[in-house]
Amino acid sequence: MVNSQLGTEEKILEAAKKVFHRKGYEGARMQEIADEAGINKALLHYYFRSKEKLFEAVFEDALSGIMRLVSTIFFSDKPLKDKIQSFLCSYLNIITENSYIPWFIINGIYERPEQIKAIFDKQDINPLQLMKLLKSQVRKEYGVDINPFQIWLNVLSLSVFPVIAKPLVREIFRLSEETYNQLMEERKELVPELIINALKAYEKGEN
Amino acid sequence: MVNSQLGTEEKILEAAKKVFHRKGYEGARMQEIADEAGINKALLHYYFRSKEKLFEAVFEDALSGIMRLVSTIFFSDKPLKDKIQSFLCSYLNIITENSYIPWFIINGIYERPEQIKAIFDKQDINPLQLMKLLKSQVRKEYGVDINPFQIWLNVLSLSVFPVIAKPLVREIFRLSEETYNQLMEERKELVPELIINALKAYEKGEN
DNA sequence: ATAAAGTTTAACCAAGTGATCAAAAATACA
DNA sequence: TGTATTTTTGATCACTTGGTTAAACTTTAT
Repeated sequence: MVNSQLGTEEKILEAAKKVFHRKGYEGARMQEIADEAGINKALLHYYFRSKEKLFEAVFEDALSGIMRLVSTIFFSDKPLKDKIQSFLCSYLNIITENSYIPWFIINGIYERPEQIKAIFDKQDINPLQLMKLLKSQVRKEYGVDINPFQIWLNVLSLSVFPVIAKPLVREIFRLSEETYNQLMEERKELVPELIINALKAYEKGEN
Repeated sequence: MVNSQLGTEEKILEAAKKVFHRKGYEGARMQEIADEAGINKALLHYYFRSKEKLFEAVFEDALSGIMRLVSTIFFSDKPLKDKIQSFLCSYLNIITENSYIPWFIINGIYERPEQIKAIFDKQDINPLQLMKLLKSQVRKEYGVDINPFQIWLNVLSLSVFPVIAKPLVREIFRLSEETYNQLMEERKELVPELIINALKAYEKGEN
């Protein structure tokens, strides 16, 4: 149940987040959202015309959260290794409290490709700035010219996949929640080292 | 539409794969599977009692596919780098024709945790053998003692994430299908190097 | 106080869902 | 050939879904 001090609209949004994050669009039920918010189902349509619109609000919220984190960290003035370290640390910390969000975002484009594409179009995200920054920073700090897309995809893969695949990996390896979290803690150091070591190896290989 | 030469049961299974892989459990419609198989909807229940059972057959099929690939490659007698290279190459090649399977598997445990857990329990998968092998091979070839789970998670992350996040990444970076596939081709070399370079760096660090 | 506007509710609706079943069609068997 | 068995079909069921509506309640403003 959601905090009853909030206004109706906020209660709905919080409840919708809770349900959509865990169930996705198709799996979520308007009735469940209403129950979670402690209000009548018709109010969902009064404040947000349709399930689609409500979902859109929830998705945009999740998206803006991760975008803000990336921007804040990677457009700061720090060595690359520190940025990657900060990102991993912040990301994993945030995720421990909202562990379904990464799945929710990726699942979105599988469930509702057109809607999600429209959201991306509306928000005109520009990853090229980030790529440019990454490329120049790598060149400056490690003296090598590497496709920044691949570096970025590596960082994202090593950060996000272990979170998304957590339920599956835990089941296969029979790991407790605690054990898995401990392994994630280790990765806060391990992953930045992995990326940086690769860059250093390129550095030596080119000289 | 599915190959009409097959027997009814095979037609159903092929059609069910097609639909479940793309839509997941909740998104899939029995009617759509029947249409895809070119048969009457009641036959689905005649051959597979329920949607749940049909889904189970499809999931087990997908799971056994990836398990077989991993076993074949990693229990072979090759240097670690070759194994990783083989895995990436085979995996990415297989995936180009069934690009929805990785997400289907990961999504399964989000949609139907109890059922998927039961499937895993039934098939008693033993990842410890693989971990043991990995650990000893890394010690032999690089003279370092590293938690093989982390290495394995890195290989998986770098291989699987770019596939499951493909629709999202393509949208964000506005990449054509072709361009993205080209980048995946590059990764067949890039990822093994990344992992191996990290191991070499540990090797030097320990000496 | 009272009317107007905004908010909330219970009851209801049409559409779509997985599932069932009796009858028809096809096949196997004597 | 004729009968029993298996396979296939169309019709239908019970149920859930997102969404609507008219009436009731609450707040605001004069």
